Amino acid sequence: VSDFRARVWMVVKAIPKGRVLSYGAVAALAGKPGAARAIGAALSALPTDSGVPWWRVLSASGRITTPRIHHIATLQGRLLEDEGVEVSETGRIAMRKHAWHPSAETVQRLSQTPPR
DNA sequence: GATCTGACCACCG
DNA sequence: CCGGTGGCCAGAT
Repeated sequence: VSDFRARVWMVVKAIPKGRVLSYGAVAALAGKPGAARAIGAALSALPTDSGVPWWRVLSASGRITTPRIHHIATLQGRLLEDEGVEVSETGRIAMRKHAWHPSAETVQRLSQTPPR
């Protein structure tokens, strides 16, 4: 697996239960600000039972943008509600209220820990 | 190396 | 609150 994807998964794994992050935010924490689009691809390439909480990653507008045709969007909404994140019927989440704001120490640790 | 593809994003009308 | 646009990026062809 590429270092990039390994870092992305590491960052997503660090998101606490009940909190969410935008694709762009994950990209920034992974050391690749601007690579938001590549985050989605990295998560879609995730094997089943990877242990990576991919459902805690949403669009910057607080919308669930996972493919509805494959029922992924529905699953994501359910998983989020299961851990206390409010999701409207149209799949909207209040980022202001549920976004994760990692401490400076955590940000530093994520940037220094080599990908695995 | 050139092209094409998205689970993106900020901006504009 | 849409809907379109141009820009950006890692991967797969």
